[in-house]
Amino acid sequence: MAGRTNTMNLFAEFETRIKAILTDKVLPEDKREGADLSRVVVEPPRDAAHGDLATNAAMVLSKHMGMSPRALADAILPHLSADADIAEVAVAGPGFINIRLSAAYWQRFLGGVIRLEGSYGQSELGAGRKVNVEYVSANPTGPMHVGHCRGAVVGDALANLMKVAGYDVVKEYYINDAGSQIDVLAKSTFLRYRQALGENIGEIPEGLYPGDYLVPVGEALKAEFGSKLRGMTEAEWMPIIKDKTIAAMMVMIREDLAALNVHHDVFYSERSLHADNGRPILEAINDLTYKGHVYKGKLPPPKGQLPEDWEDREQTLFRSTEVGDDIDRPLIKSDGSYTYFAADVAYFKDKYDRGFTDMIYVLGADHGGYVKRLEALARAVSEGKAKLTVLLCQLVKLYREGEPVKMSKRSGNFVTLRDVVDEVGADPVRFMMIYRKNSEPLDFDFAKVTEHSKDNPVFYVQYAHARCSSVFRQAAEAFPDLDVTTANLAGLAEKLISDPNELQLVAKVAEYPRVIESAAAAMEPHRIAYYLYDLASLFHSHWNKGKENPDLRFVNDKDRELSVARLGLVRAVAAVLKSGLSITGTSAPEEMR
RNA sequence: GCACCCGUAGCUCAGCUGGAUAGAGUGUUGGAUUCCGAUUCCAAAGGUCACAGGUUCGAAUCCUGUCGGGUGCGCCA
Repeated sequence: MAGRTNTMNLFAEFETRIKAILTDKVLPEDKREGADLSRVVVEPPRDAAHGDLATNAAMVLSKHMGMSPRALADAILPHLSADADIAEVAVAGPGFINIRLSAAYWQRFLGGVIRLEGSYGQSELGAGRKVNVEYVSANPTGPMHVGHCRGAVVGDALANLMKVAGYDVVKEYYINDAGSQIDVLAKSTFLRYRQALGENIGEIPEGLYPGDYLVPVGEALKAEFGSKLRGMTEAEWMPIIKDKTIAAMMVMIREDLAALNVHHDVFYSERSLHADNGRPILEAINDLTYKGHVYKGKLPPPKGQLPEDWEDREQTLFRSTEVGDDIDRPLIKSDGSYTYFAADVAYFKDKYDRGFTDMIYVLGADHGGYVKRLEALARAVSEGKAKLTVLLCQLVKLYREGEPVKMSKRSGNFVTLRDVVDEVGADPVRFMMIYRKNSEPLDFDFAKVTEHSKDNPVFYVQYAHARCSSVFRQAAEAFPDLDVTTANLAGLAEKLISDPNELQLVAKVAEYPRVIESAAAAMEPHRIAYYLYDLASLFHSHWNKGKENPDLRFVNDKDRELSVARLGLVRAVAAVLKSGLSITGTSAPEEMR
C-alpha cells in the first residue's frame, strides 16, 4: 500500500520499522539489490493469543536469502527485541514472527487516540485524489422502490468511507431524464392533467405509468396553466409537461433519499447532454473518433435468440473490443439519434474533464452486462489514465416473518423505499444493507430488522455507544466535579490503563485505521460494519466482566484517578464507534430507548 | 449459446487481496446467573471451504475445467 502515511496506523508504522531493520541490519550489502520487500506485511495475528502483531518477513525473504524461513526469523529476532516498544517476540508456525508490544506503547497509543478526538481513523491514503461516486441514479419516473435501497446505502457508505480515507469525494446522481420512458411519463402526466380538469379518463392505458403519484402533478399543472395545455398539440405541451414532471419526480426522489439519510452533492441531468442538438454528445463522439475508436460498420447478429425484427444495417460504432469489451457498441441509431450509451460516453468525458481520476459506479446486478462497455469507454476516453470501478449490488429479497413478500410492478403492488424506511427506520435499513458484501444476495426480513435485541447488529453496536455515554453519566453522579477534558482523560489513561482486558480493547481500537484503509482500498464498506460489531462485542464482554468483578468497572467510586483513566478508554471506544457508524450513515445514540 | 456474480458449520454469513489449528451470529447440548440498562453470561460439539486438476515454502483465497444457483444479452433506457 504505497503512499500510506502514519496516521496512527500502527501496522503501517511497524511495517516501516521492520522494513528498515531488514534493509539496514538483516540483509547483507550484496543481497540488498533485488530483495522484494513489497510483500512483507504486518498484520494482526489470527489468534490474539499469538501477540499483537505478526509479520511474514522471514517467509517472504527466505528464498532470496537462501535460508529456511525459521532460521531467517531467528536471525531477525534480536533486532526486533532491541526496539523499546516491543516487549516480546517469538517465531511460530512456518516462520511467522509474532510481536507483543509493551504496555507503555499501548498506553501512549491510547493517549494519542483520545487526543485526536473524532478525527482518529482519518487517513491520508487517498492523498486528496478526486473520486466520483455515482449511485442510485434511478429513473425519475416514479417513487423509489426497495430495489434502489441497497445501491443507495452502499454507494453512500462507500463515499463516506473514501472521504475518511483521504479522498476528495463527490456523491453524484445521474438523472435518466432523457429517452422514451420520459415521453411515456409525460403522456401519463398529461392524462392526469386532463383528469384534474374534470375529464373521465377511465383506466390508464397499457404502457403508461398508472401510479397515483402523478395525480398531484396533474393538479399542479391545472393550478398553473388552467386548461391552456389541453388546447396545445403534443409537440407543444410535451416539453412543458416533461420539465414539470421530472422536477416533481426529483423532489419526491430526493425526499425519499433524505429519509434514508442519503444526500448527493451533484445531480447530473442526462437531458442536458442532449441539449443544443446533442452538442456535448457529438463532441464526445468526435473526441473518441479523433482518438481512433469510432468507425462505421455492421454488427454481427446477437447470439442465442435472434430478435424478430433484426435488421443488418450499417451504424456508427465504438470499437470497444480493442479496449476490452466483447462486442463493439453502437453510438448512433439508424434514425440518426444517439444511443443511451453515447450519452454515457459524454457523461464520462464530462466527469473526466472535471478532474476526477477515479470513477465509481454503484449499479444493480441487473446492469452486469453493462460493466465491460463502461470500462472500455473509460480506457478509450481517458487513454488509460482514469480508473473506473463498477460495484454491482446483488438483489434484495424481502421477507416478512420468513415468508417472501410478493411484488408485482404491473399491478403497482410494489414496496417502495419509503415504505421500508417508515416501517423499520433508516438506521436498521442502512446497517442491514451494509452488513453484507455487495456481491452477495441479501435477505431482508422486516421482523428481524425491527427486532430490538442483541441479535440485531445495528442495535448491538449502537447499544455499545449508548453504554459509553451512560458510563460518563454515571461518573458524573459518582464524582460531581470530575475533569473529563480531553487532556485530563488522555493524561491519566496513559499512566493507569494496564489491565490485560483493557489493553485488548485498546488493541482493537488500534485496528481501526487499518480497517479504514483496507476497506477503502478494496471499496468494501461492509468491512466497517463487521469491525464495529467486533469492537462492540469486545466492549460488551468487558462490561460483563465488570458485573462479576467490580474492580474492572469503569467507574470505581473509591479511585477517582483510575476512573478518569478508564473514562479515557471509554471515550476512545465511543469515538471509534461514532466515527464508524457515521461511515455507515447510522446514528450514534446517547441512550437506547 | 455467451458474459458477469456466487457455492465456507444444520441455517444466515465473515475470512483483512496467498499465511499459522478456517471464524462470528443463530440453532443444538451442558453449566452459571437478580446483575453499573437489554430475554444475561460461560463452555462444548458441529467443516472433504461444491468437485477435479494446476501454480509454490504455503491455497477457502490465484489459474483451468466440471457440477449447481443467480443476473444479464438487442439500434431499450
